Amino acid sequence: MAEPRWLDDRQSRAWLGYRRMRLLLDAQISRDLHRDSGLSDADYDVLSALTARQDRRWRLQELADRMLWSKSRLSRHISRMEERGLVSREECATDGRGAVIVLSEGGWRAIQEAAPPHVESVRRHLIDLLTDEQLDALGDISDIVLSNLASDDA
Amino acid sequence: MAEPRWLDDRQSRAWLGYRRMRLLLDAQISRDLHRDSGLSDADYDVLSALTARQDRRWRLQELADRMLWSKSRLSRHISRMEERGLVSREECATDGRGAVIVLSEGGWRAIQEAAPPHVESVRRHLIDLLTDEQLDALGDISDIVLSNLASDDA
DNA sequence: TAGCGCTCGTTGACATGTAAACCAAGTTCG
DNA sequence: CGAACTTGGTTTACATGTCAACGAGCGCTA
Repeated sequence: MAEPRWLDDRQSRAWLGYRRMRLLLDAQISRDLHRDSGLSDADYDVLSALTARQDRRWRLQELADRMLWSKSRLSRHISRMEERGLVSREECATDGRGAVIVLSEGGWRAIQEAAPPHVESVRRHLIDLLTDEQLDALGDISDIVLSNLASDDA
Repeated sequence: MAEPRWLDDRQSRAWLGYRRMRLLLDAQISRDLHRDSGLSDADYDVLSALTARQDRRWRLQELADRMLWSKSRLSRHISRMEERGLVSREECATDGRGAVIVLSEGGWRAIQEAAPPHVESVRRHLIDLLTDEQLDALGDISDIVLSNLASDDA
């Protein structure tokens, strides 16, 4: 490889800033979530995905795809959430191999209670700190990066 | 709690975009790093921190503070890196309890070889996709979020 | 319809993170 | 000085993630 194109000051500030923000912001929001509702990030994401469906149920594989998780990760996590009464497994009527993940009554209550303080936390640590222009810039950047990654895959 | 202040479209786009970008971008850059040089993100961060010092050595606690890692995490990670010949431990001359982490010759070579393709990966998936204005916006956002978190602590 | 290959979900073996207990070495203060 | 407290690092117990192998069921095709 020829002399690498190192990052200049502006680029370096953006990259290091992003990395450190990611490290600290996510940790803080996770801590808030866990303190306020006893849920982990992963728990919250699973419960959110389940409520996004009217019948509050997903096939395991579909849910894993949507969340960009491995099947194995989701299967293990569902087992733990099942023990805590947040979700349950049912057999799939149309596929003997299938597992259907269902939001339980307890899971519904948990996400209902967790959501308001979680939104407040996200606002306090990120959203309410930014101008509309900055929010748009963050949305734009995410779109650009994500569509670039998607085109890599193809 | 009164009716929560849910996120509007602009805010929601920024937040969900950030979350998904973080998930996919970091995974991709980690994969590239591991494929190109056999190092994990954590390995790379430790080696980078060590090279930032002229004498290429840090007290364990100081290094943990700088990286925002727990002592226990760093201690374990150093043990694994030690087995691979990337770093070594030395006793501390001024504090009998202390451990000094030293970059080894192998670690120096590893980071030298890893850095150029890593920078390319960061450029390809993030930096080179953005305009100067977007880079500045990302830097600004990070600064705002980080200084807000710092003031929370105080 | 029998066989073969693929998919679905689970699991075993292992990598890595956290929280808390622990030991040893410093430090403070009567 | 010396007991009590603090600090630095390691370790134990456990939580959670990955990869690869597995068993069971689906479905194409000969």
